[in-house]
This record gives sequence, C-alpha cells and structure tokens, in this order.
Amino acid sequence: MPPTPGRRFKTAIYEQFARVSKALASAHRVELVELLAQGPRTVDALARMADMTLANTSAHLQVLRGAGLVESTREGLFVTYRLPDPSVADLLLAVRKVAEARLAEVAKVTRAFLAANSQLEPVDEAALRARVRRGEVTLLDVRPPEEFASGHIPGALSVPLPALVKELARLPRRREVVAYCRGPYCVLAIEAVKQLRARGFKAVRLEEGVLDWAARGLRVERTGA
Amino acid sequence: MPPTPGRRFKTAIYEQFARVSKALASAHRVELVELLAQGPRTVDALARMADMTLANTSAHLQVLRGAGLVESTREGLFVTYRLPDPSVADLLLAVRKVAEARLAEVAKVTRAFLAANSQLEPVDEAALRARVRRGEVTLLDVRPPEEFASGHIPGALSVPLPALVKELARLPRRREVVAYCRGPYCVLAIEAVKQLRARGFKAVRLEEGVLDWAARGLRVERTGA
DNA sequence: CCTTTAATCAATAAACTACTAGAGTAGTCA
DNA sequence: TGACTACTCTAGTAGTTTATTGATTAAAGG
Repeated sequence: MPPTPGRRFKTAIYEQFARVSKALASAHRVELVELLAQGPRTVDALARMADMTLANTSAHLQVLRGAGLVESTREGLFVTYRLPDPSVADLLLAVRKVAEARLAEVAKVTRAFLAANSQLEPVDEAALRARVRRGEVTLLDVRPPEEFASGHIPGALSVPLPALVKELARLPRRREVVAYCRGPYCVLAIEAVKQLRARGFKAVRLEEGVLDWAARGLRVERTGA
Repeated sequence: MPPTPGRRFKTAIYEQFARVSKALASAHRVELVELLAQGPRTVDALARMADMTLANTSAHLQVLRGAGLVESTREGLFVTYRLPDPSVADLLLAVRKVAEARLAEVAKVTRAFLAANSQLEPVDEAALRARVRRGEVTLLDVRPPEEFASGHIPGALSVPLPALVKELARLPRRREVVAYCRGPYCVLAIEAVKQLRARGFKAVRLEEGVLDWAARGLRVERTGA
C-alpha cells in the first residue's frame, strides 16, 4: 500500500533528525566536535590533536558539515572549521549525559584509567567558586592558549600543559592548585595534577570544562577577538 | 606507533558516545524513541504506529536497548518497552533543536506539509496558559488515551482523534479550541484542527507537545498508575 | 613559472547495517 | 494437550560506511 501524506511527512522529518545523529555516530567525529567546542581549528590542527590522517580528518569534517554540525571558511592556505551555534555543544552534552546514565562501561573505563594514574578527588564546583573568589586557590586552565582565549572560567590562569614545569616558579607554593581542561574525559588536567603533585604542590582536578560551566549558565571569560 | 594510554582512554570514551548517537542514527529508531517518549508501549503497538513490520521493529528496539536508550519488561504475552530516564527525551530534544537550527530542509518540509493542509497559527505558549486558566479556551489532547494518561498538560481534555467527531457535541460551541499532540512534527493535532474548523469551530494548534512542555520546567499532570 | 603546504577528491577493500521471510520460543487460554 | 498470539532469532541479500592510498586542486612565495 502507498504511504499516506502524513506518513510521508513523518518519514521526511525523522530522516532529518537521523541525519544529525548519524553525524555524531562515529568516535572520530565526536572527538572532532568536542575539540571544535573549545574553539575554531584548522583541519591540520584537528588531525594532529585527534591522531588521524589529514585525509581522514577532512572526510569526517565533511560529513559533519553535511549535517550542519560544523561550518568552515578558507583563510589563505588554511581552512578553519568551527561550530555554527551553541545548540551543537548542547547536543554533545546531551549525548554525554545519556552515555553516563545508561552505559556502565563509561564509568568502568573512567575508573580504570583514573586508578591507573592515581588520580583523585574531582572537585565540587559550587565550593570551588567561593574559594576562588576568596583567593584561597589558584585556578589553572591547562588547555592550549587558543582554547583559553576563546573562553575560560573567570579567574583562571592560562598555563598550557607543556609550559607547566617552566611556570611553576610563578605559582604560590602554599596555595592549593585546581586544574581543569576540556571536561570530565579530557586527560590534560589529570596529567597536570600528576606533575604538580610530584613537585610538592597540593593539587586537585576540576572535572567540569568550560562547556559544562557555560551549560550551567555560569559566566565565561573571553580574551582578544 | 602504538597508542599512548591517554589516547586509548579517549578512544574508549568517544566510542561510548558514538554508540549512543548511533542508536539514534536511523529514522525508524528516532520515531520509536519519540513514540516511547509519550509513554511505554508494546512492540506490536509500536510496529503499528510506526508502519513497520514486527520483526523489523523488534530488531530496532534491540539496537536501542543495546545503547541503553530503552528498557523492556515482559508482562504475559507482551513485552513493554519504555525510556529508562528523562535524559533520553532531553537528547531527542537536543537533536531536534540542532536539526531545526541547521537543516533548512526541516523548515522547508514542514512548511510544505502545513501549507498543503491549510494549517495555521501555532499558538504562543505563554499567552495560552493564561487563557486556559481563565477558561477562555478548551484545551484538547488528541493523542491516544494511554499517552494522555501517562502525562498531559494540566487542564487538557482527552479527546483522541478517532473519537473527535463523536465528542464534538460536548464541547462549548462558542469557546475557542486549542489542540495539541506529541510535538511540532506530530500530525494528529493538524488533522484535529482541520476537522474542527470544517465543523465551524474556531480552532488552532499548539505546536508544543508534553515533552517540550516538561522541558521548560512546566508541570505535567498524570492519571492512574 | 615552479615549489611548497593545506586540503580535498577518487578508488578501493573491509567492515558494518537494514530489511525480509521464515523458523523458533515463550506465554495464554480453551 | 493444542491452537494461538507476541515476540525474537537466523540467514541471506543489498546497500552503506570507513580508512587508506595516491592523485589533484588552491593559495603563497620565491
């Protein structure tokens, strides 16, 4: 039997929804979107950060663009990709939330990794805010400087992980250090805390990243253009 | 070169996220989740509502269950599927929002269908609430009665579309009628408004469904168990 | 003009996915 | 017990997606 007009309409709409989900239906593409949520990037920077070949990265970015999840502009030799609007970041957070709620494996994998790296006590966000305001803790953003520039937690210092050791001298020894990076599954802050502790600092990790911070309606600071 | 432990961890996590997205990466599965967001259903009810074969519906439901997006219990002959928690409905809304923001085609398809059905003026939600409270409009929930039971907008009357014509006598002629169903892309209310108008009622459609209503933090009424 | 670098395209093989038809299982009821 | 209903599983086919390779295009600079 032929489909009714109502069925035709439904199918068309659901296909559009599926198209969006399909775009995030690959681990590589999720990673690319997560990276782009921290700020715009060139294809080649993304390829290096995600440990993928250039051609493969380009191909995946085009799938994402086809679904409207990213947009791109050419600037000289480079093509820069970015998220077109905040709803894409919200979608990423929604996926993460479902994954956390429903897939025991996420928790299992996380715990296994954190244990292997003797990583402890993710910090409570509400308590932190008060302590940062009172100057009791040093808040470090250990992501690359461009990501800091395109949005960071107010009061944070930009100390990219590779520069951490050199910058140590400038940090007050007594004060506790809180480090954060892209979010609960980003490894930069984990590594930073490990290094800080090895050098005698009292250091903990903030689980949340800027994305989570913003999603709670909290203010985000921006530098430069 | 061998992957670092950090890379291994990232890949494992992103694969879990992708698994969730993958579950919604098919028009059929999106439809099933949307139906389940209105309340629990048996496989066979879902198959009929989504115009799919029983075997195919069962297969898709199992993909969804594998990703943790639905859960099922057997009750006698019937297996009932349901959404395990509200984060799944939130995910659906996030997908819809991105699709609306990014895919011009959604808007195009919608407008085409609504025009073909001479459907007009989706109603403003804030204004509606006040008018319902003052008794100026009759608010109709035209979904099947089980969906009404598992959650509806406060003050709404359950008048399933197939029963609409019979129930007309009980509606005050003078008062404007507002009909809603599952959400902006559900066709039940569109059809209801068409029938009401053909019989001389002043009728408009409320775009939002119960899901959207709840997502705004507004109260939802529940009947029975 | 030729070279270099960034990105994309084209072609392929391997790996998945969707759907159907038909067989099989679990539970109900006479 | 046997007939029946709701659902799941199996196998097979068709179609889609993925990563890789090497070729190609686009811009910048000597």
